[in-house]
Amino acid sequence: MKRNEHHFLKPETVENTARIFKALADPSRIKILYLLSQETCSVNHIAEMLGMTQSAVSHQLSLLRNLKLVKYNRDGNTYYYTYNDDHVITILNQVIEHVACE
Amino acid sequence: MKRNEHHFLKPETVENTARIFKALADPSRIKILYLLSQETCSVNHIAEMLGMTQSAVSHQLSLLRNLKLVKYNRDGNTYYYTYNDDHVITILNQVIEHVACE
DNA sequence: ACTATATATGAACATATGTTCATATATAGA
DNA sequence: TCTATATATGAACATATGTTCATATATAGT
Repeated sequence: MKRNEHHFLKPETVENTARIFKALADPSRIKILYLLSQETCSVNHIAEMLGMTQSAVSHQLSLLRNLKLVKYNRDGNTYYYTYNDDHVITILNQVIEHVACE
Repeated sequence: MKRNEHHFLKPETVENTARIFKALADPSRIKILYLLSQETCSVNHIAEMLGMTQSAVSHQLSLLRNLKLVKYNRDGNTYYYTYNDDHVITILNQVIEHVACE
């Protein structure tokens, strides 16, 4: 095939695609999102469940928040986080199943 | 939910999942895989199409090869690379569509 | 107002990652 | 055997990334 016979992705599309995969490319974030796929959780609850420090969890939630992959509802001092992108959760589960059955 | 009411992923599953997403978390590799999803390509062809050096392409193919996401057939001096994991290609296309329609 | 609690955030640090450059390897052709 | 071609690979480098530590912010209870 020659150059103009290929379909090329727009640079913007490539960057945005990489951004999504980068968000999922870390064990801590995978565990956080998998947990949130089962239940809305406070920051401390996530930290306890996953054996992470509060700070580490908060930094990762900040990243996921910026990508709009999670959102939160505040109740007093407590922030309850929820996933915010069904499609990304679906893709996460697909890959988990993909690697689990091999 | 309490600890034992959650489903937890095995550490191995988390690691393998992260490995797949890491492979897809780079613009160069996204472009390479997207190109290979359309056509079997030699290393030089990939480099020319994507405006990358031969060395950079080769390093990335080496990484994708180790993860068994691509394979190659050799013909003399030329290595023809093909994708080797339909499921991963499907997931790549899903995310591309996901980010394209927003 | 004071204290405790929950979370966010910035700086610093170590590690991982992607590219480049130089070079090695291997095959084909003369 | 000499040369050209195609690819792989190691070292070096700059940048990105994830955690920790210290601290800031904000709310609730007394």
